Amino acid sequence: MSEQEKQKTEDKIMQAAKDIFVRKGKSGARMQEIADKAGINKSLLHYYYRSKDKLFGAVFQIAFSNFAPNLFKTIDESDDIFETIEIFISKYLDIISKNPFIPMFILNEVNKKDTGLIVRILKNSGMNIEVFENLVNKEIKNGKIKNVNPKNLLINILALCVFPYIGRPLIEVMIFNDDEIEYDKFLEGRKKEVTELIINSIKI
Amino acid sequence: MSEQEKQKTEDKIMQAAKDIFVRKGKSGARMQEIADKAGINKSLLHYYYRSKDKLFGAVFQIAFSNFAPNLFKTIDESDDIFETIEIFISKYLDIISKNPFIPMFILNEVNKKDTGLIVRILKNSGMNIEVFENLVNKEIKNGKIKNVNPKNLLINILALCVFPYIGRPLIEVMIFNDDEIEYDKFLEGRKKEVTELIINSIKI
DNA sequence: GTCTATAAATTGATAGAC
DNA sequence: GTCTATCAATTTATAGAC
Repeated sequence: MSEQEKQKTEDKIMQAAKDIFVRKGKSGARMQEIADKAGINKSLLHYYYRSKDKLFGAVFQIAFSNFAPNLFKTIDESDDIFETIEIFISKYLDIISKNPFIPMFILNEVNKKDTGLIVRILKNSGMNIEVFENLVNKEIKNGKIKNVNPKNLLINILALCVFPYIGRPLIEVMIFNDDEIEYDKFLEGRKKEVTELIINSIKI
Repeated sequence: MSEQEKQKTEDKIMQAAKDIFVRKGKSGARMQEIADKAGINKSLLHYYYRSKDKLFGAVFQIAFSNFAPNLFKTIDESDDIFETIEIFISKYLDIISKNPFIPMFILNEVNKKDTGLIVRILKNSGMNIEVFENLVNKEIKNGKIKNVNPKNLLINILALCVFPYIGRPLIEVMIFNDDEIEYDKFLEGRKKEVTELIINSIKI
């Protein structure tokens, strides 16, 4: 069998595994269900990945690396804090809206921390906060923004972006009367809402 | 056996079940582990609650009802929007900091929605958003605050309060260099931070 | 590489003695 | 009410044929 067709099978496995793991979590997922979704035999899963743990690790690795890194790359490109934040929020919300269930998946599994692997993945993510902190501190000294705490600022941004997605089933029922069309509209307006709120909180 | 001692056993079960379910989720939890933690036999679990599903339902019900309702009761007590928001944030953060793992537990299980029971619990929670929306709209008409969207405002508040707790393992590693003492300090300053940010976003 | 068959371990649930 | 013993079903993982 050609290298290309092998790649095909491995891709199908990864896609299926990601779907199932994201929806049901590591402990809720079943190898049989993943095999069915990939259209292959269950034994083949163990041929490619030796165990459920290994397969999960691969899925988590990919899911996380699509989220965390590259996010701060925009920061060196600009040295204007307002522009930086605007781009950051825009890019981050774009990623999330294209993968709305990944944040919940990551947060849930990280909170369980039943795999030593996960902490290792986090630390090797290459995400660098210092660039952001330095920029914020510089702009404070320059008198361009209020004297805000950079960590608080970053966490506020993340919170406002992520929460509407991880809390969707709850918020949709309790605040939007189960109206998902209305909720989609709400999500669309979110980029503007978050940007204005954050900018407004730092400008003098 | 006296009614009081029976209550004792049921309490031990509920406490143990809550601990395990919250840490491992419904699918990750094991009846054996719950029984061990409660210091009783596994069969006794089935005697009190007929199945794992039923036991989980009871735990979720209690966990959720400690969170959602009563939160909006402060709202009628005051008709000043600034005071209302301040009290709301303060009360909400107090509840969360005393039960830091419950939000993640609830959000995770609600996102899985593998029990029809959960949606029913949400709808019967008696949480009433309208009181809050009415107050906000009134204050807008009175010219006391900006023309903000009440739903957005409420979700912003919830996001800023909850996220530092559900994201803790991630944020602590990636932003606080694994320093949990520093993170606890950060959490302590959160009430002031959130209140100021929100108030600042609505005041004219 | 991919499949069938099956082992080996786990786990939710029940029967029945006390 | 509480326990011991055990069932029945599920589920991860492996052995071996093709």
